[in-house]
Amino acid sequence: MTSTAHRTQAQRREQTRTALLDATIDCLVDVGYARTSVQEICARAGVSKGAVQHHFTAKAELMAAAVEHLTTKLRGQLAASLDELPSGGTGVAAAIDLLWTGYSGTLSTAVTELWVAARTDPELRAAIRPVDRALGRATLEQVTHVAGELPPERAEMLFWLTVNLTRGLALDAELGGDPNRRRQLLEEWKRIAVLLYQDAATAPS
Amino acid sequence: MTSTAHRTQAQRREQTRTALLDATIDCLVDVGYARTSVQEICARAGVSKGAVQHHFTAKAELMAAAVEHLTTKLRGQLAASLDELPSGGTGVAAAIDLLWTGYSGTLSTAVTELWVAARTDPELRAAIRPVDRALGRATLEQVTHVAGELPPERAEMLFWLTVNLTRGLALDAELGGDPNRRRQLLEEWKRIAVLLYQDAATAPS
DNA sequence: TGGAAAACATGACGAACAGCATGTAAGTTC
DNA sequence: GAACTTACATGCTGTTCGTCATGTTTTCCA
Repeated sequence: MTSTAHRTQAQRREQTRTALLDATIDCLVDVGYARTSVQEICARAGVSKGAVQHHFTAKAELMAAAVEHLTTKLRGQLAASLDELPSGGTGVAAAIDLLWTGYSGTLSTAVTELWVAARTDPELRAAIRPVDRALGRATLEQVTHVAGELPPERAEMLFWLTVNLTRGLALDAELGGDPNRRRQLLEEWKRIAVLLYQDAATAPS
Repeated sequence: MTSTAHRTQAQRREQTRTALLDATIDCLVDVGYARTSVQEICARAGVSKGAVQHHFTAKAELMAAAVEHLTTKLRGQLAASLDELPSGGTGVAAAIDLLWTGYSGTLSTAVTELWVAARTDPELRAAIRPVDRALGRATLEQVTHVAGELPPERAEMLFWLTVNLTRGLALDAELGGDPNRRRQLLEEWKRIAVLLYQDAATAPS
């Protein structure tokens, strides 16, 4: 825990700000977007409503900031493990595993809450889109160099297919679908991906 | 429009009930779960709050009923077109198209709203799970006979992979992702599925 | 060291919500 | 056709929400 004595203004500001954003994410994960109130966030962050008022003019702005905070975290989490992937078929399988763990974790759960909420909230939507696109492209960037000799467009296809499949599986997990089936599906998809990878690498179109 | 004169009690009941459930779905699609209030539903259904009180003891019960109403509709929508699918490779591609249109429509949008909300709402969750599982199995049932000579377990894999991929893509569509990319991904997946289908049909493991 | 400014706390206000209690109209039963 | 039941409407209540106006503490700077 960071000490509370003799903090500079910038430190104080940053500290409560991240506390608020982290608390917001916690709320999204624990109680969902619909029940995420400013009061609840404040309670979890250990600050008053006046604080959030001082940092963010409206609740929507808090959410928008939370989106960026969230994707930044997710990005860091993915980047750490994606960097050191082996190349080739086993690398593809490992990358899929990483994408799955990344998109099925608590961070992605919070993102999903915000996504669904953003569908009917133009303001939130405007905040999410650029950040999410940036995350996708950055991740793709790191993933592509795993599939070395694969044609870039096919590697990109594989990536986006995996991301979307993973998100669908994450949704299934949220509702309490059978974990065994998800595991099987993921294993099957890895087999397919490796197969495709080899096909495309040995006999490109 | 059904006449309002001389309705039997059962007719009245059924009529306002479906009006309420349809209005609930409309609300979910238009404003999202978070902003779906009983008042809004009543306004759209053209009834009073007392009516919903009479039919459903609590808001959660309304939502639960809406889930069933929703999946029943979705089921009917899918069943109508799945019944007359050709068998073989072209049938697989057609089936994937159908699953996509089914899971990317407004009905599925409403389902997603409820799904995500249900994650943090045990009551709603308990209502959704059985209905959703039934929908999945019924759809699988209808799909399997498309892939005639394919081993059942592999057909099931293909089905669930498609469903989860489709749901991920639907989520992407909700946020306003690139429609072109979605089309490409779906086409690619169809190619892959047909390829796998042929592989498994000609040289089963 | 004192005052300015930033960071944060407290309390209050109007709006919207879900649930309920009560009233009214339409259909049923005999 | 009159008692009865079901279906629905209206208005109220307590609560919770987001926002704001105002007070208090902490840091900064000269």
